[in-house]
Amino acid sequence: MGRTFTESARRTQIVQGAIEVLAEVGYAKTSFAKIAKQAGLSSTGMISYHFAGKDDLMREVAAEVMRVSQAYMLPRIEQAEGNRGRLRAYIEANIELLAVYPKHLAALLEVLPNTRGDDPSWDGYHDSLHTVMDIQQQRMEEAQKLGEFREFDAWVMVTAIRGAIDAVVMRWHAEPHLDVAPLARELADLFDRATIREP
Amino acid sequence: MGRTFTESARRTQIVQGAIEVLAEVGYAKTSFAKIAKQAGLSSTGMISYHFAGKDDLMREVAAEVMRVSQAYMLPRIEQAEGNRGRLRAYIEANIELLAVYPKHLAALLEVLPNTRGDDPSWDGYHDSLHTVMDIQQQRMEEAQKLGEFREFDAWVMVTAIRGAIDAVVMRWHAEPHLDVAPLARELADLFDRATIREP
Amino acid sequence: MGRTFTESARRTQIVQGAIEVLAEVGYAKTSFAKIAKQAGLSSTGMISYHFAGKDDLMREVAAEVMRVSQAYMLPRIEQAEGNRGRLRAYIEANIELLAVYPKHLAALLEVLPNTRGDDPSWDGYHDSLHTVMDIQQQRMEEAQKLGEFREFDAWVMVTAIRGAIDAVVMRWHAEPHLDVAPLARELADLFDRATIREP
Amino acid sequence: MGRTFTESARRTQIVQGAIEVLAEVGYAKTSFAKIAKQAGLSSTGMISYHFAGKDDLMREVAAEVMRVSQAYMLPRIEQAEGNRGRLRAYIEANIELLAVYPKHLAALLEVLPNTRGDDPSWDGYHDSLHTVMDIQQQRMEEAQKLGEFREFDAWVMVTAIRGAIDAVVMRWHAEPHLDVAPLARELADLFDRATIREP
DNA sequence: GATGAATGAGTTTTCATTCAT
DNA sequence: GATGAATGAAAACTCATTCAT
Repeated sequence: MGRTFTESARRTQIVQGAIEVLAEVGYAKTSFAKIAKQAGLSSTGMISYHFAGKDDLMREVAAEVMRVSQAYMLPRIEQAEGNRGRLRAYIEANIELLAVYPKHLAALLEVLPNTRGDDPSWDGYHDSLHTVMDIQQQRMEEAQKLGEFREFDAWVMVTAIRGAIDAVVMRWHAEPHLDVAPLARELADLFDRATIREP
Repeated sequence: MGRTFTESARRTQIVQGAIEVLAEVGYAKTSFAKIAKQAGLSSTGMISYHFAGKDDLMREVAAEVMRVSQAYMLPRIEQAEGNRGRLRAYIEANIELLAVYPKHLAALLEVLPNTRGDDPSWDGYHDSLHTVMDIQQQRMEEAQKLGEFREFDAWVMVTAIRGAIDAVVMRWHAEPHLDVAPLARELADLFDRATIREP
Repeated sequence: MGRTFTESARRTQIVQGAIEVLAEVGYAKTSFAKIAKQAGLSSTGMISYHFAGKDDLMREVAAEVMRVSQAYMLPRIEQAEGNRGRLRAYIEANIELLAVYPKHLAALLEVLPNTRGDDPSWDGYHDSLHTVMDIQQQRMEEAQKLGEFREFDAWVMVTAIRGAIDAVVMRWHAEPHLDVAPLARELADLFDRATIREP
Repeated sequence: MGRTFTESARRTQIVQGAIEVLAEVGYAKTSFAKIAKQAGLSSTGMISYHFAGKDDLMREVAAEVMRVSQAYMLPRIEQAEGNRGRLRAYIEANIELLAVYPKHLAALLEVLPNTRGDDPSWDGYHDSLHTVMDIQQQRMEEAQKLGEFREFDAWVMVTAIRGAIDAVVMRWHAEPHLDVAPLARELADLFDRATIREP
């Protein structure tokens, strides 16, 4: 069945509070109490009422960030031309996201590393992330066969791109005065040079 | 019975236990209870007896990992020739470290992001990390002036290298069957292509 | 089952328990565990739930005792005539309070000396006590100028009266069979003789 | 058997440390750890080695303070003439003690109220205090019969004197700039007026 | 559906005391 | 005798979750 409007509004409110707390104090110090305070709720019981548990809330946070990210990134990627262009668009859009939703990526970077594989309820997420990276790897390998990219280990490349983006995200949080657009361009240039087929 | 450890031996034992727990369950779920169990201690009080607090222990963990890392990496870097060679040595040594101390880097990657700037006792560490990255950035900029490296934003490059290494570390932990040496070579190749001066 | 108390009723219940424990075992041996047991609560966590911390509870205890004391004493003091009469009323009312609330003053005498000046949250209380004694001192000095009291150091007199009352309170606790009314009258007589203007 | 010199020196050192800590932080926050630090010892175990327990140490503290107090007070009291003179000497000597041993009385005032009657090992002390006060009360009653003192309840008078002295001690600790000698004289005057036989 | 008081297991930390060396 | 590492109980407090209303 669908959720009532007020219920879904409450859930959204809580998820937003969670994102802000995660970005501010980190996963380890994020508690229902702090989230409730941030979201203006009078008790932590409300969070338990609306979510099946802490994991459920964290999954919702991850889903929200991914939803927002994809809404921003997908059109920009699809608009680009060629594998080379799409790689550049992917990197640039990811970094530019920082300026639009400063806390979302930071929150995601707190949540994901702290959800270990033992909890099967996260399998879907980790799978989908795996899948995302696997797909990127596959596309890269196809682009290599087509001669659009040079020879390299696609697993390493995909991992490096992901890590480089995340590092820029985290470091930008400590130095938010930096202008995002040039960082995005530089990072895209970097991996363009690393992937481009030899002349 | 019970062997009587010297003060420093006991501290080492606890730090090792902490590294293993951190690598296994992540910072958020790391507790004195789990560390005590891992280290074979009968009570959490003992950890408090040997360390001034959780932060003190975490700082010792960071120090230990850095000590071990530098002991491994520095000779390999200094043995290399030229800025290009040193960059490759830095990356390769960092990744190879995985095979030698599989849990050390993972533990460090759990500890560092969860120590926010508000605690002044960590300033030294964050400063030293900052300093390390600042120095790398400066060296890169010098190498650019000497014409050994091409033009690029050194801040972005240093950040990307660090993030890429960390991402490989974390992902290798989920797929430990992968052979480390080729990953190291590939990652070094990647950033070599991204930094090398244009022909 | 278990009756659901309202927030303030629960707080009152805990404060009463704290007063009884303080009077019985003294500040140093007063713990949340003992208070919870005395108040019929199942866990110490409940106390933490209703009070921000041990200090908060102790402050509430002090406030409760002062509230009760003033409700008893003020009308009796104001009803008295002249400075001489008011001093007598102050001393007698203070001692008589023992019979009405046997544990309240004892609890206060445990709490106050164990709250050192370093904690700023207590400043209000210590200030107000200071203020009370300063005001008493000022009134005495005015009464001296008016010729109602003889010459003496008002600081010493106020301190002595306070200390004498407290000593009677504590000693009465060890010998509760003593009749309070005569003690009150005697103590008032004592300080009446010590303050009365020379004939 | 007798104690060796070094052993008794150690005990003295610990007792002195305990007196200082008690005067500084109060009974509730006094711990073996703080005493060991204050006394320059490397472990709390040493204190347990030299004393049968916390109570034993506290009893030793009380004994030390009483020893010192009597050594100061007794000659001054015996040197005085008549019951009236002895009362004055008792009060003045007690207050003057503040200037000579500023922390001793404060430490005693921390220890005594926190040793409840339940522990039989303190009976001797409480008895001796009782005895002291009982004796004072008896002497006063005798002086009343002799016509040297007026009519009053000696129990109340003895209690009031004790409490007044203690209050001056505590309040002087918060305002140590006050000159002790005038305080002593004023307090003695006060109780002289309260006890003197009517003209 | 919604609330917030209650719960009890969990956290880190401090305590006085013991015991092998 | 003397030491200091080890102990384990107890401390205050936080946590996610439950449940009566």
